[in-house]
Amino acid sequence: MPTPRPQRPDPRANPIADDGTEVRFCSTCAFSGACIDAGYDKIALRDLHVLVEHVGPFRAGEHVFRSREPFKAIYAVRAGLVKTVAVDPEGNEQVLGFYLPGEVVGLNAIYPEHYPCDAVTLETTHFCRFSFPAISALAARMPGLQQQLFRLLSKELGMTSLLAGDHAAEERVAAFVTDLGERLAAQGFSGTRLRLSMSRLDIANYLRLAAETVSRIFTRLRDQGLIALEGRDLEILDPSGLRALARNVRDR
Amino acid sequence: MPTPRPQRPDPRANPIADDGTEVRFCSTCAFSGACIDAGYDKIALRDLHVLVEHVGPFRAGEHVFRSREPFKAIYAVRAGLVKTVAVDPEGNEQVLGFYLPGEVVGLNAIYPEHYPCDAVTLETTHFCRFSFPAISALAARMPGLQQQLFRLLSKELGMTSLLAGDHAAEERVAAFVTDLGERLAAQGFSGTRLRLSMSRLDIANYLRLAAETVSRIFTRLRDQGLIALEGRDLEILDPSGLRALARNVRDR
DNA sequence: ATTCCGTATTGATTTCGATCAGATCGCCGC
DNA sequence: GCGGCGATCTGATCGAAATCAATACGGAAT
Repeated sequence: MPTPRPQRPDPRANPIADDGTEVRFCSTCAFSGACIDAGYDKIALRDLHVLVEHVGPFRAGEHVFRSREPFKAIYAVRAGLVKTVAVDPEGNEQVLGFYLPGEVVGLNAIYPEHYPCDAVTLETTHFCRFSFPAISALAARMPGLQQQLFRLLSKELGMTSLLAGDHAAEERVAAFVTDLGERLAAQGFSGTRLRLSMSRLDIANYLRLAAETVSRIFTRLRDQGLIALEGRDLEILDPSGLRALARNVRDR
Repeated sequence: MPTPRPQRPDPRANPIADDGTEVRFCSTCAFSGACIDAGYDKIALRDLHVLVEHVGPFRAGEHVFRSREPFKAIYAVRAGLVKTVAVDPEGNEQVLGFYLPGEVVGLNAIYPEHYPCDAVTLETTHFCRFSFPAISALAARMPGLQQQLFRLLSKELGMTSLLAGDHAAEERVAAFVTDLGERLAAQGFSGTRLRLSMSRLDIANYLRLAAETVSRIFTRLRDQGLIALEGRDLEILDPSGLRALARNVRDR
């Protein structure tokens, strides 16, 4: 039951005009599999496109949503980079994850019905926003979409176990870099030349290490010739060597 | 397209006759919310009951499924206790979680389409087995069931972040005990008197600690009067005191 | 009851990463 | 260019938990 929206305009909710074609746009989207794949009637397909709301750009450091806000929507990253951060009562921050283009933020809010963490952009970022009631209603009529939602949720479950193990600092960092490269490659970007838009502190926090440790390990990996790193620009020089270091953390 | 099943009978797949009424049974099930809640036509409800397959009992130490097996079904624990364990190429085991009655195992297999871990019973355990293709097909016709599946997935996402943080050993153990108590209470069991059917080694592995550390911390908690512990029988004497220790790990 | 063996507890020492401290770098505004 | 400030890197020390080691417990089989 849609309620009339308050007339306070959200400056970030500007639809983007020059997106290229619908199809081109969809191809970079987390739901491309569901909506491009053949076999859907035009009505369902249009319903999916209609419920998408383009939001952004967010500048680096802006909040997409905040902890304890009521859960309304999930956000697919179209371009940019986001982190999710949980803050405990003492104010300690905990980075839960980084989200690249084609990935979806907010799925962990479905069960508690409010966002359990903040989502903060780390560079200029655009999203597709999907009202969750709307997309789950549509999913009941589009089996492919329902399946895609199940897969997204399950995929994220698998991601968390990456972090879960007790691994040496070097393994964690190697796994982090390898994972980022693979995820970027999966979205059609270079898997070997990439920019770490998050700060060393964010990386360290995410990996449960001290920033100093991350720094030391990056230099060690560079000295071993596995990576080239200048500031936040990273090149993976020896992917299989890195993966060898990371192997205990990944693969399963 | 169902294939004729080989005639090797699975001794564990015995339906249990004396379950009490259907309703009584369902009330302890992870899908009770979906199938007891009013408003469903009898046909859909019966479909849900029909696709349930009671499996068990498994004795302590048996495998419900193994890593790399093709994903066929999810398992709701009806009675007993299960752990999931990932094994890396070097053979290092990693306990991913413990599952109590009313909880569901196997959801992390949806995306990769094969089980990414082993599921091992820790005491005599009964399950309801749901073919995933069947239950997701049914979910398209039963919005409440679809919602329940989304919630289960999302809930499990939240659980993993419990472990994710870098916390002192004492906080982790306190959080572990508190969490178990609360989950048991949520299923109608005592939240203060419980049996740790898993070994200290399993607990330690799950918490990313050494077994010796877990042991030491249990004695420390006992000396502080927070718990009573004899072997694997645990009583939480001071729930709020424990929760205070755990507070950095939980809540969000 | 006795033996056996896996599980659990307790103690001694080591180690990896955290913390503390200082130096450098890089970017932005003036 | 200059100054300022946050981010990053490097070095020195510390500490919590891992590891090593030995003992105690408890249930099952004989």
